[in-house]
Amino acid sequence: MTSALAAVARGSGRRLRTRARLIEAARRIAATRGIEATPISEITEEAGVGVGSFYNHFATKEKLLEAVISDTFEAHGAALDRIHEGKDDIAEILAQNIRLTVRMVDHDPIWGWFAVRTGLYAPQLQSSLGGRLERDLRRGFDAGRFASYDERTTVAAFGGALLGVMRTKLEGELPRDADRFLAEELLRLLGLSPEEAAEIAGRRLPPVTRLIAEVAAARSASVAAGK
Amino acid sequence: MTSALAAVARGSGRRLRTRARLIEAARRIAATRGIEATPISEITEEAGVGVGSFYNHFATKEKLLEAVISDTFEAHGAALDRIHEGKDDIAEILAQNIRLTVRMVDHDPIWGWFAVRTGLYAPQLQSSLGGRLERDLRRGFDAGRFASYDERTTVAAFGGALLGVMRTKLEGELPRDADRFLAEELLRLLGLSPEEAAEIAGRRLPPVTRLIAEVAAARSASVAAGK
DNA sequence: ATTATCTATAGATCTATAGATAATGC
DNA sequence: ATTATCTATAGATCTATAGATAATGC
Repeated sequence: MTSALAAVARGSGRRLRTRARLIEAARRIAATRGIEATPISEITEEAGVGVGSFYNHFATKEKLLEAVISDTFEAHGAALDRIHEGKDDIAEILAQNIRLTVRMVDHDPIWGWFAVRTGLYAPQLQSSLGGRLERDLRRGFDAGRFASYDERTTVAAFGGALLGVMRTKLEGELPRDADRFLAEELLRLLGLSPEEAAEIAGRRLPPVTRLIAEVAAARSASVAAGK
Repeated sequence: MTSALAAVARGSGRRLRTRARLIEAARRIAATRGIEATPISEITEEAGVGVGSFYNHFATKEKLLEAVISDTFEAHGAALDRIHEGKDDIAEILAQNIRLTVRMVDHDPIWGWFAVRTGLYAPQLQSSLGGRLERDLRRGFDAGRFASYDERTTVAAFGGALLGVMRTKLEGELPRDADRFLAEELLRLLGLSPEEAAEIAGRRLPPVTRLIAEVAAARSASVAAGK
């Protein structure tokens, strides 16, 4: 027991790699066909491992899906936090998080479809991304930056709007700068004047490649932490 | 062929009732467990019909799901239209549609969960509810009521925000008047001043029972039309 | 007479495991 | 020596249909 955990913590190659492959394969499948109706054998085939290996890591398909969800959204949230370390204009931080997340969809459609398909009913979203959003909104409100609002309604509306735009973007039906429009609209929603909303939403954005790099870093950090 | 259609148009009892039962059962299951991983035999059991009957109506589970989706959203959209016949303040119409749809969730959680689970990736949503929303937004814009915006981005954001709030409401984590908050926020998003947004979102709302009645009417109308 | 439903089931999957084989770390 | 993976498969489901029974409409 202790030794097994120690082995994982040390980062023992093979076991973790198989697990990571299963998670990756599951994400691809969940993003496209949907995971519920897909047999375990297809997941393991997509992952390039034997069927039996599945059960060395997950008791059921549902457990695997849970793992994919945490893996995906925890890393994303942590990466966004890192990008804004040190900054303090909360309206700008919020706008850029929205924009980067929408743009991520173009760089990694698999990630995007996965987020869209699981986003609305994954309870894990509440704790990871939802929790961060709530924190940011409160910061802006406390700073007198945002109009008075009902906190939980606003979090829900923001999250949903983001997913809705991501989805439509994935279908190629939105302009290149949909991310900027959305950020502008959501800042107006929070009570900023049209002029200020447009200015903040139009500010220079860190490159999405930066986000991708931070996501990768966050993910390997969480693996090293024994998760 | 012609005679079969005629029989349907005449509203021949049994066949239509079985079909309606299958759709109802599928909606309940899709709302709770999810339909993909549920065997057909469980759907027919929930519907109280024999397994073989399923294939008299639908070739696959996916076809059934499609039918449930159109049935649900077409009727809802038509009902909202009827409720506002004759009115012409587009901002008020929009606000009330949002509010009624959010409130519907309390009166019919099965309907709500179904909408939340299928809403984001059902292409049928685009054509029925999405199309109506687009029409209303354009009306408001043409009337000079709304700020300039990117049409498709706004439709996507609105739809998503609505679903996000419905979902959180279903989990019992939102205040009773979340519908009003959301309508107010979305009117601000469209460029209305905070004062005007609050006033319009606070106007007296037709009772949800009216919506429910109109949905029932729309549904039987579409059955009579041979759909 | 015609059309729909029901029960029972053949054949096709799918899940989960046992036992053999390969890789890892001391 | 220990731990993980792989292949093969038993047993449990699930789908889709055939054939018998019941309901409907002329």
